[in-house]
Amino acid sequence: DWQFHRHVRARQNICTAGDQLNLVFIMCEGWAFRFVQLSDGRRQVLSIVLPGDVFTATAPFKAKRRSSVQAITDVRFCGYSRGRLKENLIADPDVFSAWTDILVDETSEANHLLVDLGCRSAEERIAHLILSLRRRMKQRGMAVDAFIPFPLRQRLIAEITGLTPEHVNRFMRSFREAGLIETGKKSVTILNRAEFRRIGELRA
Amino acid sequence: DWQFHRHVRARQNICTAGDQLNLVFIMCEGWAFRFVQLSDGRRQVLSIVLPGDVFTATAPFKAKRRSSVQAITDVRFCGYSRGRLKENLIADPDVFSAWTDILVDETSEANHLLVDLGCRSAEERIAHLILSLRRRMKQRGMAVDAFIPFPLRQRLIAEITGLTPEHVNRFMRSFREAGLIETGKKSVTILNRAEFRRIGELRA
DNA sequence: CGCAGATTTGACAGCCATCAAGGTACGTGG
DNA sequence: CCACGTACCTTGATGGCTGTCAAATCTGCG
Repeated sequence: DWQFHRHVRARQNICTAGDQLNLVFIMCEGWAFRFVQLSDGRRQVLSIVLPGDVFTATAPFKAKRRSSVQAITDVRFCGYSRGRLKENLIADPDVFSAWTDILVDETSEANHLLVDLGCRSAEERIAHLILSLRRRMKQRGMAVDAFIPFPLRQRLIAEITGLTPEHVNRFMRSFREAGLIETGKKSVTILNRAEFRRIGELRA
Repeated sequence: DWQFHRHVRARQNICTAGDQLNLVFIMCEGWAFRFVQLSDGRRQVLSIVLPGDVFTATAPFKAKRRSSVQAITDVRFCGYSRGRLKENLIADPDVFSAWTDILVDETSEANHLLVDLGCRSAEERIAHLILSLRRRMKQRGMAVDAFIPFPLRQRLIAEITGLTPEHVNRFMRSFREAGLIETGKKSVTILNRAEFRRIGELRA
């Protein structure tokens, strides 16, 4: 059939670089991340996939995946076949417009991350990551004010920001000790929003 | 009219972040770069635009530019209006497919750069930049073997790789002293391809 | 309980940034 | 043709941010 649901457990790959994939996915529940795996074991995380996000959006037009997607938590997502989506893209201007929006957003997020990695310090990158995830969750109605569900391991934060896990740890501690944030079981609470934003918010 | 040519001199902006822009451009002659300008004067270069490249490809669907484009050399490019392009995208499957290829390539290049900035050392980033520009020029029939037209200033290399101009200079020198490359007036020649690729080629 | 993985912490090293100074190339105007 | 200024390239000294290595503690889970 042209549409289906699937479950994947935490730490399992949803799709892998090198695969031929004719499916577009929408995350329904849970978090995942898209990444590139290098031969020496290092990884670069390209983006975090939140519920409501479309991923592998380019699959209808370039089946060969150049990045992998792995579940952070247990996830549930919906898959659409390539052929059906392409038909809809041509036939329905609304679908077409929605799909282009997705591609544009994806490149926009990638550009933000590029600025982070190229221009900003470790402290700024980490704070910015937390704030940008908060913003995205708020857009989806998932974040209530200061408290943020946050299932990312420090290793993953390191692989997004291009730092080492130890260094991420040091700054998370310094944020806590400065009274900027509080960390709980898979959650973060922003205590001093003004100051935290001063550090992490990108002023173009 | 829906199509036109334009000339811009070196160091002039072709378009600027914040602008509303309903045009898609194709570079006909010369080099340019797409970048984000931060308020403190730092810049992050997102991509280099070579002859034959389409840029501001997302303009038909999100007019507001989030990055600027500036000419490196004197350039000549062609502009297409938003409305006309959107019509063609819907009407002509070949145009549609070409356009999606462009978006896919653009995100792919952005991802490569993310891996560079997140995972790799200064030496590796600089070598990789030169090699990737060589590859792109060869695809366009512009690079003859080892000799590469190369109008990038060291400051620009620094702004792509997230380094300082001084540091770029040190590694360019070390490449020269190791007999890996030769630099001329706005050109680079790769003398020891095997070794240079060992440093700069990304082994996923 | 025992194990594997994650977090935390410290000591130390190294890569890269910063600052400073001088040299070089190129365009401009006299 | 030459003087001159600006931007770029080059080089050195120094410092700091971040990585590496190591070990202890904590956590979740079987």
